[in-house]
Amino acid sequence: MAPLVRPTYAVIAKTAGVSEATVSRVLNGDESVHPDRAQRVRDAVEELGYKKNRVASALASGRTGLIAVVIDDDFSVFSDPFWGSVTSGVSRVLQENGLHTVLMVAPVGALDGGVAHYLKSGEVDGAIFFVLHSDILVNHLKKQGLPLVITGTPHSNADIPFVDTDNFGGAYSATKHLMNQGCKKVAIITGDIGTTAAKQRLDGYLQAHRESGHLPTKSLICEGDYSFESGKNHAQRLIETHPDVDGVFASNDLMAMGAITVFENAGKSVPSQVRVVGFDDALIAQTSRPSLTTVRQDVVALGEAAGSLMIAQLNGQDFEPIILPTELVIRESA
Amino acid sequence: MAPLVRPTYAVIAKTAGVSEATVSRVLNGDESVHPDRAQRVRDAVEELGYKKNRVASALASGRTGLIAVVIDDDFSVFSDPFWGSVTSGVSRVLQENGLHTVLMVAPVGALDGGVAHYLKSGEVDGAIFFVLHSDILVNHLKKQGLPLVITGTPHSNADIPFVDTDNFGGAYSATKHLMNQGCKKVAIITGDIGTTAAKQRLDGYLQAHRESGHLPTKSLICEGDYSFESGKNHAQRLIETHPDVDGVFASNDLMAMGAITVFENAGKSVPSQVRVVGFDDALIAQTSRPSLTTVRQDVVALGEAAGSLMIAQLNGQDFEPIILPTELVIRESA
DNA sequence: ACTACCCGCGAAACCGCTTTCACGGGATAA
DNA sequence: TTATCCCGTGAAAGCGGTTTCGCGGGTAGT
Repeated sequence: MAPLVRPTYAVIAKTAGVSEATVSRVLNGDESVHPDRAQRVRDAVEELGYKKNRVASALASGRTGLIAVVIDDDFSVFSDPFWGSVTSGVSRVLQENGLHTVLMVAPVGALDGGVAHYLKSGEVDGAIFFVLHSDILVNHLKKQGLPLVITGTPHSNADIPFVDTDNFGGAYSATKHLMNQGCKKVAIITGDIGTTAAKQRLDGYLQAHRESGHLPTKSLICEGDYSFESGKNHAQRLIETHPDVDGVFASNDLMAMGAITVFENAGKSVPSQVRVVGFDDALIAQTSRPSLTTVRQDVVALGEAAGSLMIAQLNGQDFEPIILPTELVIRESA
Repeated sequence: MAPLVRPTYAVIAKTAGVSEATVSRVLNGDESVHPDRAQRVRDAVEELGYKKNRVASALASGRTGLIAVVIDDDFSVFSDPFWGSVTSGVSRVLQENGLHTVLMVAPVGALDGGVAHYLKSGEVDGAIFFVLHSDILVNHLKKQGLPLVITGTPHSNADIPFVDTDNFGGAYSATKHLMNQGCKKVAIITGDIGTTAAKQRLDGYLQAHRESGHLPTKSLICEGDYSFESGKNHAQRLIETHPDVDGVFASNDLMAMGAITVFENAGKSVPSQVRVVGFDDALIAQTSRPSLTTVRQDVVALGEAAGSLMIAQLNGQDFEPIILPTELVIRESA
């Protein structure tokens, strides 16, 4: 059926009776070829079942059609469905634009690690970073002219195109919601405070308090790390230090679940005695009992936005940072 | 710091005082170069900060160092942390072997779709398939000589290297466990029966019954689709048609959670009145209340096995299908 | 001492596509 | 009519490595 050795331009050119240059023009959408000859080329391509060799094409043109998605961490991060969804969004947008996604999961740290090496080897046309722990590599690559997008707000350099969720706004409305429900003493369990997202969510929580006129005690601010365990630990601590806590905003759903587990086990029923709000609207928010009131962020959209920003850059179009809105999803826990 | 235009073999060769052929030999580990000259080359590489252009290398050698990971479905599948973890495993193994992962998520269906096109364009050295709905494309690619690995048991052709979890054994031990706990009437909620995994799990369930001497009524076998909703729906139906059901084996944790939710809401407490066992040992199995007794499959190991099988093929080594063992994790629900 | 090998190494072809450059001829302007 | 442009097109020079082929000299065999 399909020939064992794939045909090349030479073959197409010969059967179509044109030069290789013309074949290239037709296949790359150059309008300047006479319609008749163009059609002859397309016929030949069809007849021979020709598929362009992307590697040769990449070498000659300098464009590989590959975009790296870099997760600056160990592999555990990727087990979080969050990044799977974001990756889906990125991948879909890129695919629609004829690009492909190269996945790299590794601690990025240095400028000379494997990831850095690869990104500089000319094999990708751009890179999208998730979970960035430092801006060093990014700034370095930017200087080399590699198109970049990062998800999450950058630590330092505002010059890098980024997409992010409205962490501040989401946290603000979550906290506000708890207060509106009558909570007098609202604690927060933050995410890994080394991430900008965790800081922004903390700010939103503080802002809501500021507006209400009384700032929370320092001990109501619990520094978690996004893990189920840290949600449990901090809830336990809160029960001991602040028995009258009646509201908790957790920086993600997993910690919220951890907290709820501890509260319920301690005889504090949710939401009648303690109200809990999470962040993300992950699957567990819907499946848990009680179901979780949470701040939804559209993770697939986040990925799509990152992909679009990359496309825009590659096309030399204008672009600016994208901040996606959040939505408070009210369920049973608050 | 780093030069703006990256050096090529020509430059390395000149500064090292050797030919480009020798540079290539050194950089590809050819032993036949005199140690002194080899060292000169390495020095030049170091001094000039040389990074090999992988695209040019790929064109000349025919090897791109890229392995496609194909998820034959829409993007929703990838939001399941299951595949994220498998992908992690694959990616790690490949990275250790100097290869990179190209992620493709799309319905594969036809032989002439975008995915098929890409896989045939010579840009990848091999392909690993997840969630295969048909063997057509795979058989086609195999004929073209592309190294392949599929996760899950193939539908037809046993000739394709694959990795899978011991679905049969896992389901068997889950069902056996329920019986040992005293359950007299054990139902199953299967996964999408179009998948081989769902069939194998059903077989394991049936085998346990066969050995116990009484086969389950047909109506105890509920055909689900791995979704939370289908777990809920079938549990509801079971409550109505078989009020005396005292054990349920669900083909994944999500459906198990759905079933538990319905049972508890209906006043049937888990595990005292109905025992429920899931499959996967996903995160929710640990975080739910009651925590879920389930069949653990090591998904990262699954990915690693797939990666290893690919490496073995590329190296021309022997290989055979890998079946990974499962482990029953006993928690509160059964 | 002479032929037969072997080994390290460089010249050059090659991988398949892109892109520059210049040419021939028809159209337009003077 | 002649000079000037413009346009479609092909020849050919890359892109940056890899690999074959054969040369020169040293070693071994007789």
